[in-house]
Amino acid sequence: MAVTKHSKQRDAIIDELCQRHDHPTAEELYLALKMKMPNLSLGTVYRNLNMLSDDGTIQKISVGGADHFDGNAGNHYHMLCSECKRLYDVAYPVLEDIEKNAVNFVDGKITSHMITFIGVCNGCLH
Amino acid sequence: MAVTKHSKQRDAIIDELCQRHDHPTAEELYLALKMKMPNLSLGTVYRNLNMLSDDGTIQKISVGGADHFDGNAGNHYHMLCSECKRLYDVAYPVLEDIEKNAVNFVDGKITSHMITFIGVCNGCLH
DNA sequence: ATAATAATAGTAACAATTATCATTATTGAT
DNA sequence: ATCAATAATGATAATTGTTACTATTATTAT
Repeated sequence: MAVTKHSKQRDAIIDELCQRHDHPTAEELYLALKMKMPNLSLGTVYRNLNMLSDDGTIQKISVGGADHFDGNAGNHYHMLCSECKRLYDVAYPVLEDIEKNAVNFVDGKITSHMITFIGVCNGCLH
Repeated sequence: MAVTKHSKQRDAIIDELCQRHDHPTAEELYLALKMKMPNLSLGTVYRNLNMLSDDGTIQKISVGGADHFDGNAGNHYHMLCSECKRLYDVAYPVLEDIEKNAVNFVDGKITSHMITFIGVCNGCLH
C-alpha cells in the first residue's frame, strides 16, 4: 500500500532518519523517537520504513541481522564493519557504466546496483 | 567453533551446495537433502553453513529475507531478481582495484567487497 | 578397542518482522 | 466547521528465520 495521507509519526520518522548519518535499524530509530513520542509503536516504524523504501524515498539495506535504513535515497555505497556491524557511507564515485556493462553477464534487465565494502572501521581498529 | 571432525551430513551439505548453481537458503538446502537423509535436522544445516562460511569455504549472502548460500567462495558478483527474489551469479569481471581505490573514502581498512545488481530475471520478464 | 570429544537430531528459545484489529487522525466534500 | 470515508496508529498476536540447548551418536587419535 502506498503513502497517501500523512501523519505526525511518519514525518518524525523521515525527519529523524534524514538528520542522522548512521544507518539505524528500525528498532534503533524507534528507541530514539520514543523519547519524543512516548506512545509511538514499533509496528508503525516498520510499516512506514517499508512504505517509504517501497516508494524510493529512503533505502533499506540488508547485510545480515536487522535491516538498516538510510535517509539518503540517492545511489551511493556503504562499508560494513565486520566487528561492530555498523554501516558507513562510502563516498566512492558512483560507477555510472557498471549497469550498462553488466547487461552482457545477466539474463534479464538491471534496475540498480549496490556495492558494499566489508572491513574494520577505525573505531574497532584502535 | 571451527570444523575439525567431519560427518556424512556436512559432506552432503557441501556436495549439494557445490553441485547447484542457484543460491539456496538453509531451508531449501535442508528440504533437498532431507529426501536422501530423512532424519537430517534443520539445525545441522544452519550450524554447518555458518561454520563453513566462517571458514571461508562457502559464502553467505544477505539480501533481505532468508540468507542465501553460495558454494563458490571466490569473489564474484550477484544479481537479485526483485520479483522472485532469486539470486543469480553475474560473471562481471572482478574490479581488482576497487578496494585499493576505496581506501580514500573509508575510515578504516577494507577486507573485501560485494556487488549486487538488482533487476528482473528473464523468467519474471516473460 | 577405548576414551575423548565433535557432531547430530530434536526441540525450545530467541530475534526480527509482519499481520490483525479496534481506535484515532487525516482528508476531501459538503 | 461538520461529516463521512478511509488511511494510519498502537497494542498485541502471529510468523519467519535463526540460534541455543541437551541427550545421544559418530568420528578420531591413541
